[in-house]
Amino acid sequence: MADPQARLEQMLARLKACNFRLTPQRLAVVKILAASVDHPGVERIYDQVKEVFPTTSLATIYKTVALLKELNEVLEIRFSESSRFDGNKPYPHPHVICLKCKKILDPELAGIEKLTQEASHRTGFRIVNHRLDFIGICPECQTQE
Amino acid sequence: MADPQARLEQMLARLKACNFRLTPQRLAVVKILAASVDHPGVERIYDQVKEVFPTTSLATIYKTVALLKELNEVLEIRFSESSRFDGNKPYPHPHVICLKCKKILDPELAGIEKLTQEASHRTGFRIVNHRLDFIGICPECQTQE
DNA sequence: TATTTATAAAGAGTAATTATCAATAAAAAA
DNA sequence: TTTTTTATTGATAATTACTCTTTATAAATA
Repeated sequence: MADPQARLEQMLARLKACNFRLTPQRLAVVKILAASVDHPGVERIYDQVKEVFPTTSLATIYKTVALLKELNEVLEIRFSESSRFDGNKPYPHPHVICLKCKKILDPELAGIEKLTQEASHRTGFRIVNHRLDFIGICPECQTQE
Repeated sequence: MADPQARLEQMLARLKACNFRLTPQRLAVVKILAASVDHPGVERIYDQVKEVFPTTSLATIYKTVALLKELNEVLEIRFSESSRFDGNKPYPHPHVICLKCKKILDPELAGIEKLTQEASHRTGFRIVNHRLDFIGICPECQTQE
């Protein structure tokens, strides 16, 4: 995991460099994402922000997250049902996702660069991004079966 | 690519074996999926079926595709915007997706089994599925930039 | 033929997300 | 500091992909 403090400063610096205003609501969202290891969804972020700023609108969360994604400071992991976000490692990396509890982990895996090159070579595509998800059952949920 | 005729027969056999009726609408959908190399979405399938059976409902396409997925005869590739389907290779395999024209290709890549084992080993997950998409620009769209 | 059962069509309903816009507040200018 | 400018917020409406419900229809079976 990247250092949350460093991530926070990096994200704030990026916002400032692009002349986006730092509002209290924005700061709250950025803080949550910089320290996120559990890939929260908008609803989770919303709940946390509302503890500090109760009048915050869900639309503000959506807009802030979209802005940070635009600035390449968060990674969006889209599912058909909803999205989850990673502000701590805002670049493509493999995920392991539990079907039951929806937990998402970031395993350290080698060899994806090689696969990417192979895909590019075989298809002629210029590859700019990738997504690698393993879907299964986590150890905790396995014991509850 | 698997032989479309063989895939068609396999899919029809599976429907019959499970005592599902072979209606004209269903047959039309199955035919399209068995021969699909371009990973069509529901809307595309719908348009093609309507050419033969103009009164067909979109819900029928959704239901037929869901049924075939249930029987493991099609692979659903979910995107947040919509789903695409593969009735020709109905098992997990890597995709290369063009950002511009939304074309989807199936490159032959080795080494995914090894990655899966590594992910399982590192996290303790029981992996039952995976998804590997490379996103980029296809050769045709590269020339139009 | 009568009856049961699976399936189709139509359209209302759902949930996540996006768009709209008046009100507000942060930054810039005076 | 005060004023002005303009980005941002918050409430809500609109959108969109998809699902559910109901009713109608057609096939299988007795």
